[in-house]
Amino acid sequence: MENSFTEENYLKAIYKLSRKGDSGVSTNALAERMDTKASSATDMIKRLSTKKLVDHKKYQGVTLTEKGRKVAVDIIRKHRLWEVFLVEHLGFGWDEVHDVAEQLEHISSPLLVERLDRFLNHPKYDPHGGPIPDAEGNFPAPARIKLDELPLGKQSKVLGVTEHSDSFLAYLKKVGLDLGQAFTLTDRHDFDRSVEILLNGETLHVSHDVAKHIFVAN
Amino acid sequence: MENSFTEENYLKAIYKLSRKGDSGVSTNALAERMDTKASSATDMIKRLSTKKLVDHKKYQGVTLTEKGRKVAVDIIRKHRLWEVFLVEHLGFGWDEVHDVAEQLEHISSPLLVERLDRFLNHPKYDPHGGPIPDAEGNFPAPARIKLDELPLGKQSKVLGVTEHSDSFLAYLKKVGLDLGQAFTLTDRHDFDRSVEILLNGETLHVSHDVAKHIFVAN
DNA sequence: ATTAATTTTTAGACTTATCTAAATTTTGTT
DNA sequence: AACAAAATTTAGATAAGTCTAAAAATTAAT
Repeated sequence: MENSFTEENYLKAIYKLSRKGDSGVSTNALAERMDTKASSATDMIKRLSTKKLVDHKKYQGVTLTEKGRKVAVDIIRKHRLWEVFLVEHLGFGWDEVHDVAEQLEHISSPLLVERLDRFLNHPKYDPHGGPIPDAEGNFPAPARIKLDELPLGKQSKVLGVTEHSDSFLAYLKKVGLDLGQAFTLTDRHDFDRSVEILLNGETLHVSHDVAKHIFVAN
Repeated sequence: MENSFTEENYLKAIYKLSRKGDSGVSTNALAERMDTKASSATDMIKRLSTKKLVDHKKYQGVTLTEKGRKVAVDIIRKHRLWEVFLVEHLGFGWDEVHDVAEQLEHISSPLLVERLDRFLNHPKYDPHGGPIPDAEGNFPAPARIKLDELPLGKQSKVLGVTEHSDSFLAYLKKVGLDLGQAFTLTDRHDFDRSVEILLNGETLHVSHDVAKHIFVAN
């Protein structure tokens, strides 16, 4: 009942594609991500489906089952732990680690992962800032602050809000500040405490009244 | 032109079987070592042969080419370096490391190996005492002393001799002290500087005149 | 030196993961 | 609603690695 490297890579891809876009992952999107053909993706979807790692209805896209999610998150955990090791102990640059970690993430040994985690002192984030899930698959609560406290020039993304009125949410939707939306804080105006952010190539002006209600990644 | 894990494992097996027994490795021996069928071994031998990693004449057994030897030795290098890491830094017991190292040895990244080697301080031996070849595939000269200098109770094996007369070699052969023969030094007699060793369950008395001409592992 | 036993190789089939090309379903457009 | 376009699935092939069963070559033994 072992999963092949390929199966693991598909599961990871499905997991990541699920994050953005809430519904099932399309065959095409998956194939593109895996740098392969749609027919190959279909084949793999069937295989994963018989192993109860994904749910799939024909022409409807795939979603991970709880079992599949566990596998995917565990791969991510291993990937990020190895990245920490490579950068902090072997002197790799943050841009050199990905390909190697891509191989190491498939090493199958719970004992190894546990001891590596301890050796690294239970890191919560990888060298790119990616959160490292624990052995149970829980991600650390993301460090978050309000948008009006974000340092100038910092990249971030929307994590949540403290104001839930329809009009506020409608406004956010209209200007494109959806949950998970990435942006960069490009300017800050002290006179009214408003900020300017760059999202999807557009500059957006955000008043302090709005900014103070938005949680963003730190 | 990448080698698969399976191909690498076969090369390693051929390498290790070549050490003992000087001629080519038989298909059966290889199949047994790989825990598979002779027909599968034959198939793989053909594959490796077309890749110029082994030399093979039908029904004659295989030998590694220089290219094949390089690959095999590099796998061994990686295996043993990872074992050092697991034991010295992750707190694995010497008996827990093999299976994990068996996976890690296939990670393909010269940069990783180089940096791991440096991180570990260029170890010459793994936790089992196995010599670690350098990046060029050269094994460290084995530490060796004369049999008459070996500490009491120590396990060792025959590495060579300093006396090459027919009668001396014939004597060694007769009593079973062949090259590579493992034994334990069980007793030492100060009055004539002779020693007693245990090999293959038999106790053998070795005079000082003989012992001083035999190199053994330290 | 002919058998008998053993070893090795071939032949044909199966699985995983992939591909191309064709068929089908869904979606979008007029 | 009907047709075109796009997305998805199926069908049939291929390559790696394995297997069983049978054939061929080698080695051992009488």
